[in-house]
Amino acid sequence: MEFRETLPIYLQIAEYVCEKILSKEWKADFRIPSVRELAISLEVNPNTVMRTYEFLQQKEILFNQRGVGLFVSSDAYKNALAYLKDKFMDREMPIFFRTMNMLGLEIEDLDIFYKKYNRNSSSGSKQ
Amino acid sequence: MEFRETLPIYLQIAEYVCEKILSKEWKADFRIPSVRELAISLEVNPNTVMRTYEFLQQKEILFNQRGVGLFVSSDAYKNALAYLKDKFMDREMPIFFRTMNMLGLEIEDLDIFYKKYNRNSSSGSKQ
Amino acid sequence: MEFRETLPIYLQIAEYVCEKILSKEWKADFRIPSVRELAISLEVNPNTVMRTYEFLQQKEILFNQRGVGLFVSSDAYKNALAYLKDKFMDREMPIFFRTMNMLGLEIEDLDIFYKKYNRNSSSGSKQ
Amino acid sequence: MEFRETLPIYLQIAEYVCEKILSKEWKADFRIPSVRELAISLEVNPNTVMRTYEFLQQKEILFNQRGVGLFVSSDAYKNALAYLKDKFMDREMPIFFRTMNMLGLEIEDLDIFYKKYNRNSSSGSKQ
DNA sequence: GTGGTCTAGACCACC
DNA sequence: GTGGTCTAGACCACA
Repeated sequence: MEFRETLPIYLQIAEYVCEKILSKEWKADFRIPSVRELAISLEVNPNTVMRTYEFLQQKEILFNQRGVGLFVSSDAYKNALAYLKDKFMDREMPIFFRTMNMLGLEIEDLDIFYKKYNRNSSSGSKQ
Repeated sequence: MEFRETLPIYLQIAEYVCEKILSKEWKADFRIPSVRELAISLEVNPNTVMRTYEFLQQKEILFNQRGVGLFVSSDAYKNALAYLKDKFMDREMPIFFRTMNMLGLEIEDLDIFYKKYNRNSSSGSKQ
Repeated sequence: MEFRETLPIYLQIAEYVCEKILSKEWKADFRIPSVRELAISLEVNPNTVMRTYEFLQQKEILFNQRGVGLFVSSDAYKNALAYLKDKFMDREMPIFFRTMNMLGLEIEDLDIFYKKYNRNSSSGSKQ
Repeated sequence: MEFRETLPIYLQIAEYVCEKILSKEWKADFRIPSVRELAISLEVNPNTVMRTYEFLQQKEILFNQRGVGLFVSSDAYKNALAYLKDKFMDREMPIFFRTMNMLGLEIEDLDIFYKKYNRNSSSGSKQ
């Protein structure tokens, strides 16, 4: 997996997990890959994955069954959605709109960009 | 001035300066506030303003007349626009659309937020 | 059986066994349930029960008659009491009193909690 | 500083910080020791202190002023109290009372232990 | 096997 | 100087 420079890797992995959950690929009580497995497959340090998993437990998106592994919590969908939504509303949207204003762009101007974006990242969900 | 947590302060100050330039409040050859003046008025560390001014010189938005002060360059408008546009296209838009996809939002859904945003931050200075 | 998160499961099962012994429900030379039986009834991994039984043998609360099963030792009552007492004096009490100090609580303040606690867990087996 | 074996070091350091706050030694807006300073004085790895500070920020007991340092938040007292209280009620009290019951102890029996404890740890707060 | 804690040390952006 | 991220690797208790 490739990572953007703008966001810590462990949070990008958190988004990756949330994507799996929102796409229903990983449902409630699904046992997610172990720290070591995911670390190897994403080519990062196990500590980094650990940090992601810790973060998501705290958000009640994952839960731990001691000695067994980590599982998708029953409220995972709801909580993952809330997490991404908060992030979007509080952090991304204001910056985005602010720049749009300064550039003199209107909502209508986004259409063309949006379509272009979706073309370029059609692989998006799967890795 | 209050700062968002998501962006380095010196870049937020850079945006503040760009805004002045794009709004034609500060035109070519305008002598901008000294590091100290701006630092005091924005309540930040002078080093931080210094960094902003260095950054904008490097982008050829400001230029330094030694011993006199910093001035708005003749290409400032063009360069400020280019800077914001690059930032928008390369960084903000991809992240923004990516999250929109995950949340299942469409462009149309943004309308209401956009309007609300413009209401809340109509002046742009204090918040 | 449900387990608290703060204590290893195998130790919670050890407490469960000690309770049986201290309440005289299981007396000296009583043949206790097999690893498999108890594992099924408590819905845990047999390895976990195994570990409990090893632990209690080491404390001379249980003893093993090879090929037959595990039995309550003749000193079980005394040893179970000693085990719980040590645990209480060395580990639980210092932590407990330390927190009480930080919270500014006095012994008298515990009364109400103690009564409430006893109401909620009067039976002790299922919760 | 010496650490108990029963609790991760980073949480023991969190308690240490909470103690400072509850004892009013560190008040709101007090700048706490830097990660490196505290790591040296407690003889632990900076990462461990980092983890404590992260934990306490998330509990809104500390807040970060970028590039400057970490400070005691205005709600620190309230939040530190809540943190310790929750821990006490949910985790320590049930275990404590359960053992007391098994040992046949009553609240009244604690008095003598409590007095003895306070004698032995009179140095308690200061380190 | 699992998650979790800790150390050591590098590197970074930011103020 | 500050906090923060990441890697590498050791070690642990638990199931």
